[in-house]
Amino acid sequence: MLITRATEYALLSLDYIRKSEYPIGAEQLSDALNIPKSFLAKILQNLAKKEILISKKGAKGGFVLQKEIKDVTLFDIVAAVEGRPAMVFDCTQYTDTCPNNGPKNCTISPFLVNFQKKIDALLHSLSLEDILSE
Amino acid sequence: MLITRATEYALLSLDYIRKSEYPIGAEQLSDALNIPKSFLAKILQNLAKKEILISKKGAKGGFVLQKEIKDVTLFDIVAAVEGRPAMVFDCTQYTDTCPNNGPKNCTISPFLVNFQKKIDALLHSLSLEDILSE
DNA sequence: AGGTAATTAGAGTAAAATTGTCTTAAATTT
DNA sequence: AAATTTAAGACAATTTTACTCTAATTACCT
Repeated sequence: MLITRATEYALLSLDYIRKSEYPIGAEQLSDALNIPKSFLAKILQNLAKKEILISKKGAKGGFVLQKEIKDVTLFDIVAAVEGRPAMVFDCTQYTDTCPNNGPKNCTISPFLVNFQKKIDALLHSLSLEDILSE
Repeated sequence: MLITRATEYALLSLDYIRKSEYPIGAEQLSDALNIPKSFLAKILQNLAKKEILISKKGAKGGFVLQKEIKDVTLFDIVAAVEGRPAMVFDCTQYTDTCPNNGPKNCTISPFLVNFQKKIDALLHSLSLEDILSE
């Protein structure tokens, strides 16, 4: 699975948030979208850290979009929420048990790199505006 | 991660097997590529079940390609090894906890479907021949 | 025909990633 | 000051991935 449930929640949240004039709290979002509150809070925090959302503390606080939806890419959303970009296959984390001792003499490395580039390009080319209807 | 270690092993194995005139046993492959033998055996079994490899039992047995490398697609390899095609995100397995109660009124479903189609097309368009050098 | 080299099948285990919870602290508004 | 809301971090549950083991079966080879 290229993306996780956290990213699904993020996208649904962003769609909800963008339709509101006022900040939306984590609890309100959790109720509206039926997403576990604490889990969702973590996701929103990550989006705020990566400058996709603005978070406002205190009463009447909540989350607001920091940019226009045409200026937020899927790539950035996934990277923010999952802590790293969407990966086809990350062999670098298996360096110790790699049959080829690294990508130098790996038969499939060129394919993997190429595939990854296509995914990256696609995610970079798509904005929130592109994927959200209306 | 779109694909798993099993698919990495499968691709490396297929590259090794295609270079041999004779059947390659699971143990020999395991030694040559430094892949856990029992795990590899399962992977080879799956490739055999899906008619990508021919398996020959008994002494001097092992695995041989069933088709020419130009006729084996990445799509089929991944599906065979992982038991299902490579998925961007499979929300169908979360039907009970879906915020939208299914894809009908899901905001991001069109994007997901579209993205998935691109992945499928890419994997269908690539053969073993395309990704293996020489 | 018998021995052996191999795959097949299936249950089971271990480790890692994902998903989710809880509690406490910090900030903001009223 | 009180109420509300995010922030942070540790922790627990669940699921997936990665891998193992044992026993059975099949087929080659002498």
